[in-house]
Amino acid sequence: MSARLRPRATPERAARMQDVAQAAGVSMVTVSRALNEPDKLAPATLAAVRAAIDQLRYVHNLTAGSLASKRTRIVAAVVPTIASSIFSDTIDGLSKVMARHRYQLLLGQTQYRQEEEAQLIDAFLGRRVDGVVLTGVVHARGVRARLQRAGIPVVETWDLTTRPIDMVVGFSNRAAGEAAARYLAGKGHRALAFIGGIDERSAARLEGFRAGAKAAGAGAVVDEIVASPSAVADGSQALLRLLQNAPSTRAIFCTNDMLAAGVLFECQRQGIAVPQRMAVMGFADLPIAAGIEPALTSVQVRSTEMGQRAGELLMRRLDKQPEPERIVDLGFEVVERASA
Amino acid sequence: MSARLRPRATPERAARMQDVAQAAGVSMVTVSRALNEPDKLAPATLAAVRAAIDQLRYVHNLTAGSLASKRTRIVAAVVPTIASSIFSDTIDGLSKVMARHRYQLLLGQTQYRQEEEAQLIDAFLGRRVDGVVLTGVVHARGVRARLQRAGIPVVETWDLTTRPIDMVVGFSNRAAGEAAARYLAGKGHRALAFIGGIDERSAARLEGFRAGAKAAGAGAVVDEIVASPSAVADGSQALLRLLQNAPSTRAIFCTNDMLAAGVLFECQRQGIAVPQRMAVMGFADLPIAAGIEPALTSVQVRSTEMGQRAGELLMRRLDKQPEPERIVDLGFEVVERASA
DNA sequence: ATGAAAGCGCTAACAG
DNA sequence: CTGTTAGCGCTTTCAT
Repeated sequence: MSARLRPRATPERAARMQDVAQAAGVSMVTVSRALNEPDKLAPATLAAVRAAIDQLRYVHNLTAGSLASKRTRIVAAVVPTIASSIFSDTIDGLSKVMARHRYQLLLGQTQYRQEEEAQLIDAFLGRRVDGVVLTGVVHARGVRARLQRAGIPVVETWDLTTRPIDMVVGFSNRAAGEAAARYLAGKGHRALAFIGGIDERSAARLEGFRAGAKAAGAGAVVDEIVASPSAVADGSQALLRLLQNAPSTRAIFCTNDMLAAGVLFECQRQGIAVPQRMAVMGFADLPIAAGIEPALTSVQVRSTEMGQRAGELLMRRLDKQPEPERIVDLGFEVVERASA
Repeated sequence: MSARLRPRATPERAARMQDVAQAAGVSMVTVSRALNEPDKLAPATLAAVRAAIDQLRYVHNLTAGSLASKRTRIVAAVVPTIASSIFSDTIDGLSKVMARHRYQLLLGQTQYRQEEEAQLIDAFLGRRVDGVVLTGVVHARGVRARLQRAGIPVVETWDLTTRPIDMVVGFSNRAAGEAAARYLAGKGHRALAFIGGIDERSAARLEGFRAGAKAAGAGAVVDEIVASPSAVADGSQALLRLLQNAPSTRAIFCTNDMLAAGVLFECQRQGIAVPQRMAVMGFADLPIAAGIEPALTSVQVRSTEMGQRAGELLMRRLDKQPEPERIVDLGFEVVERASA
């Protein structure tokens, strides 16, 4: 009845690799090779396969491929929030390196919660990602062990440790905070304040800032902790609180340039002269730091490069190239501008 | 020799579902159900399976699951660049909705190039993603057909069209540009300028801006196109060029608040009074718009909500709930502040 | 509420 | 340069 010479099983069933092989007059392996290692085929064979693929509108099924090959060509990245240019720059750098190597990026946000991070990582491991990029070096218990057991490359970022899960690329937040304090103290300021976030990296900067202030003989450091360390509005509000709680403050180190921008704007509204009556220093050296009026003194940290380097470390391991270094210190640099 | 009562096949071979089933004294199907639909199991059975999973440190292999079930629980999103808070806010909203539904996010950047977009989409379709979120409504040829053939839900964002690939959630960039022109003209300005980017959405805003200017009887619109529409520095430079090429300009509409911020900073440096000598208007209403001095008049567009709505449309379709609407107009709103 | 059988669509290893 | 064989680890029916 519906028997034909070329039986079309179901009308419009999506083409599989076997269909392509048949149409091109080759075996499935050859089609697989045309897709994965085209260089290893005779030009004519390759052309025939490609023609069949186009004609049948074949879409290579990477899910099946991943199951068979045990490689997904997916890397997972976990950040506290993507809605902060600090982390989105890192993801940008990572993503570009991965794209060059034909890897795809699975992205997760923790909202600064360790428990979220742990769950995301479990889900990603279930997905059999080929590598993982994390933010920070402090994680929920069990995370380190599960990642190591998975046997895949892992890069921690945005901080440094002598004992990474696998690899780490970043800079010392503590040292950066210390440098900020020394810089401000070096400008003659003694009444220092810190505006920061709730995360471990901000805490490390505060710790360093306190140590630096002490070493430089400055006074005790007042701190204000905000919920959204990359929100301009939170900077403005934190300044207002600071003016209440510690009116003698003469210099402020903010854990993020956006926060510092909020402080600058509020100073302008309050008629507080910067840097004369109040020195303001930011962190990260986002583009806005150089653009704002007065230009913002900041601690530069190369967010984009951090992502790139993380990607390169991962790719090198995945391509089974010689073992890359496990600890990459990108450093930081105090960039002096008008605000402090 | 190495024969034991509980033969451990290969030393340390990762546990598979079959191992868990055996340890728990049930069949594989039951383990699968414990993982995917725990409610359908007797509590005691579930507990036994979970104990076995913990004991064996079993990690569910979603790659194999996806192949068998033909569902990946992955959604792909494609943005021009993630390093612009405009798009990262949208991804943030999307990501949060997806996380609630236990979907994962595969992310790609096009760098504003259609050809990149087409390649990313092909790669994502190969990965058998369950849904796709795109930026804009203009795509390389063939993209529409391939997405429709894939038979998965697709949401286009950041613009509007009467003929979406599948669904669209956004606002009219043309109408937004027009509204900006009317607003500035309404303030008595006749010499208008536009600073924008190379993408279609910015072009639509310019088109609307021109039409609005004409309708309101303002003069011809001068335009400056920059490469990085979210860079503060590009705004500053564009202003300098504008002052050269069209010194009579009295009002500027920028396609992005970061660009507008750059213009404001440069005005301050040049001693140009805003809004008295130059009115400046931004786009997107990023947090910086309200914080900056003078506060920036902008067109608000709800980037985060765009991502959320896109996610909800997708999830509703994937959960086989009643068909959602295909066209969602989120609108926009001119927010009047000090700068214009 | 649980199980048996039958694939999902592809790649690895080896052979020629 | 190309092909054969044998899975990869899970979920789906359809039973019971």
